[in-house]
Amino acid sequence: MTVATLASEPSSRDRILDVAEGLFARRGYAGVGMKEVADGVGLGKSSVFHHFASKAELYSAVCARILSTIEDRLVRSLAEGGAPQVRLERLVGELMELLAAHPSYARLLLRSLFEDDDLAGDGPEEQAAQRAIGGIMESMATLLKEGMASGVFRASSVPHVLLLTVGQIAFPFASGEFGQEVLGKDVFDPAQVKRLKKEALELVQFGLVEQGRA
Amino acid sequence: MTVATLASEPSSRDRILDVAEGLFARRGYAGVGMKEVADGVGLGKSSVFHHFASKAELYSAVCARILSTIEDRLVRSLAEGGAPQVRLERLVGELMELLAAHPSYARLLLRSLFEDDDLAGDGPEEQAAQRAIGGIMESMATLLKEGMASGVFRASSVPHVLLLTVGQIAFPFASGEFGQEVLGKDVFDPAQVKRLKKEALELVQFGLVEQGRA
DNA sequence: CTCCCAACCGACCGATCGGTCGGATCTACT
DNA sequence: AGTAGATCCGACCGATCGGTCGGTTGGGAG
Repeated sequence: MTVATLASEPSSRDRILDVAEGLFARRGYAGVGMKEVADGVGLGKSSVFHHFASKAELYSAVCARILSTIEDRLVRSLAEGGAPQVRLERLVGELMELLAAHPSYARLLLRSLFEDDDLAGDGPEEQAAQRAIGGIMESMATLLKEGMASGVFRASSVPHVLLLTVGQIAFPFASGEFGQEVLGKDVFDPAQVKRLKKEALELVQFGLVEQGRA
Repeated sequence: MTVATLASEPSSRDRILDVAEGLFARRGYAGVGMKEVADGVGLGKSSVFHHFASKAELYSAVCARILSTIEDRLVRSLAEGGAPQVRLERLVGELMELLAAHPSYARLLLRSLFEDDDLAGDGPEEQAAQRAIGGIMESMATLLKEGMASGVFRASSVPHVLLLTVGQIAFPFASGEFGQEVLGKDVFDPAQVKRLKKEALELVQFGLVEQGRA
């Protein structure tokens, strides 16, 4: 175990995670070679295997780190309290800001959902990741249920709305060149992020049609 | 050139496309080997290379076939006419039904957007795919603009809303096991599709909050 | 000084990758 | 019968894959 790593330059392990995160996001699990990761960090391939026993373990560690970051931010946001609508808007806003601040996040996470084997392993990292994702979905579901119970949200199927909304929030930041083409500007440009947030919040509040009620 | 393929069993080329579509959707471009495709069809690897010059060309052909199918359905839907709100609802409904009827579509297309090199080639298939995707986005953007101009849709930024909405519609059908876990049932089960459609349409109409207007 | 151990490396392993090549088989047309 | 073209195959190619192994550093503890 390393002594403390006192706020100075990051350890090799962290630098490996950083490089792997970017590569996995851009090319997917199968598209990245351990040699590539090692070169990106400036180490030999066997040195990477010294820190992570296998490619799958490295991938799990990358996912787990992202998911725990998101979960932290999310529970902190929800803990601030307020009416359901306030909490929802804060949550959506902060989630989008987080995804915008880390361009790898949305892409990597959506990609990981698409792997059919998923995080099928049973290592501690996989378990941590599963727990984090469970916590994230659970707390969002609870918020929606509360809002519906108190009548401030339309009555609807929580799981279905959850699935739809997750896609709405995460997709733009994972869409890469496609998103850039649609917007005409970089999706991660602060002005675009701000606009995306505004439109998403209004979509949640009003929908697309002027003056609700059929 | 084959004579006619008169509605009987599909040609080897089509069977290769079918198998490759499923595999690329489940494991991504880099995660699929040509041997795997060949085995799935029941051919030798070199026979697959007889029909498609390279793996990249096969991938492009798969994408192009899907995109042209979607574009066809979409322009036919829009051509039926009606008020903007009617056209929008019909479009969203048909799009979701199409994605639901072909479980590979959403996953493969979202995955293809995540590849950083995208469909960078300049073969005829790539061009057809690019044209199809352009047509799809263009026609949806036009519909939104018309609705806003006539006041039935809230005034908002068309490109941003487009990006958000595409994610909302496509993600559930790409989310695989994750979606199944959230819903508790298979995403492609007809009852779930119906519910997903209903919730998506209501989200578009009313948003999440009861009785619009802040 | 010695011993230890984490960190690191180059060389190597069997397997698989995308792709090529020469030839076999079949059908259709002359 | 002869031939052209489409389809298919087994064997093979160099490169790269994830992963292993033996060994070399270098700093901290005894």
